[in-house]
Amino acid sequence: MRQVTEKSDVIPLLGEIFREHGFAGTSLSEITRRTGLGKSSLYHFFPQGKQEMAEAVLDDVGTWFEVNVFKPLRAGNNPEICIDQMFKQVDRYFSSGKRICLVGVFALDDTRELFANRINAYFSSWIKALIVTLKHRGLSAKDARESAEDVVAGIQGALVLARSQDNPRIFTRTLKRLQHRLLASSGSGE
Amino acid sequence: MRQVTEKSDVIPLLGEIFREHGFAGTSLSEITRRTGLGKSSLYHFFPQGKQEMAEAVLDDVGTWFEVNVFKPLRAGNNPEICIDQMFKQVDRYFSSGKRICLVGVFALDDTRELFANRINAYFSSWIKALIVTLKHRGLSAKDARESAEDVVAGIQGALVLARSQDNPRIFTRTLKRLQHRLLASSGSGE
DNA sequence: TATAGTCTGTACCTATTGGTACAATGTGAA
DNA sequence: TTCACATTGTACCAATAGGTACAGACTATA
Repeated sequence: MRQVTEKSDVIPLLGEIFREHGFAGTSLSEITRRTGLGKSSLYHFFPQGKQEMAEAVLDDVGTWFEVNVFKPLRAGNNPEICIDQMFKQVDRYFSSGKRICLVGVFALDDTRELFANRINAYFSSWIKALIVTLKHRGLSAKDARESAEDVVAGIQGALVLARSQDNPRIFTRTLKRLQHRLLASSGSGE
Repeated sequence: MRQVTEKSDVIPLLGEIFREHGFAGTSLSEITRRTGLGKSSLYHFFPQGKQEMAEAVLDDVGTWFEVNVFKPLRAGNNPEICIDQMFKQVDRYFSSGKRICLVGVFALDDTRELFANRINAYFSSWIKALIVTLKHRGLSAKDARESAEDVVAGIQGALVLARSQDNPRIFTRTLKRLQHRLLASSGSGE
């Protein structure tokens, strides 16, 4: 039977699977089960197998953040609105703490070595984009970098913490705190 | 041949292996290779296999933090010294950002379900112990919890970030920043 | 030195792993 | 209708997974 599945439909599914099980913990049989695609179809779409599937997912995630988070941060002209939008999108993307960060999952164990460039780029793009906004707001280069790292690390840590306690609210209140702190650290404060 | 290896010698090795590969990514053959113990010895020490090995490691980590971090936080009478000691021990434990958090690794993917209690306890003990110190320093219950969560999340996030960029210094400067912020947020500030 | 208990090497097991071969079926454009 | 191409099902593969069985070799104690 012919499926009308497109490659672009499969990638989000793959994302959720890798999120749940990690890269090493995701088996092809799980993938076939969850996507409904047989191995032959999967290897038709992704000739390099599991590795290529994960790359496609990382690219997909990277594009989403580029469009919805990084670009607005760089291009916006009102820093406060940029920051507010960033936190709104982040809260949405991570389902208010019920979803975790695929890039973070891959970053921790030796999976990182397989996707080092993409993992590095994801976080550094985020930090750099946020730095643009913060400089635009009057922070020095050093302070902007510190704050940006602080926020991105805080978000990642909140995801770990929320999941460890099985309590998404830890995530949402951390987001609130981070945003508040960012808006408080204007040129006037320090 | 008889090895003079004790179970207590093996556990730290297991810890490093799980750290590198995650739970699912760690194979028994890798374990035998790295520990120098055959399967028979491993199953003698850990009759329940890989799961029991990971539990032993988590208990070992938990005990280390209990002794070197949590108890001092709860028992010390000078909050500033307690906090300073905590950051020193944390920096030491994570080798100034070159090592990652095993509990964090297990927390993210579905490995969490196998060790939910221990993972939950690790982070909640940490937060609770830090709350004790912060209250002792004059913070309200609410502020103490917020700050404690902020610090623990910040540390976890910094580990993710440092590893993603292959740059341990991100970790050390985040520690500095977190400590500075904690000492700044005395009863006077807010 | 006998013995009970601790440890280890060898061999083996079944299930699953990621991946391939290939024929067959569907599809859109000419 | 033909034909090129995209997609899929079935069958297969060697390698590895986690785990077990068991005999033998050590070692402490009495």
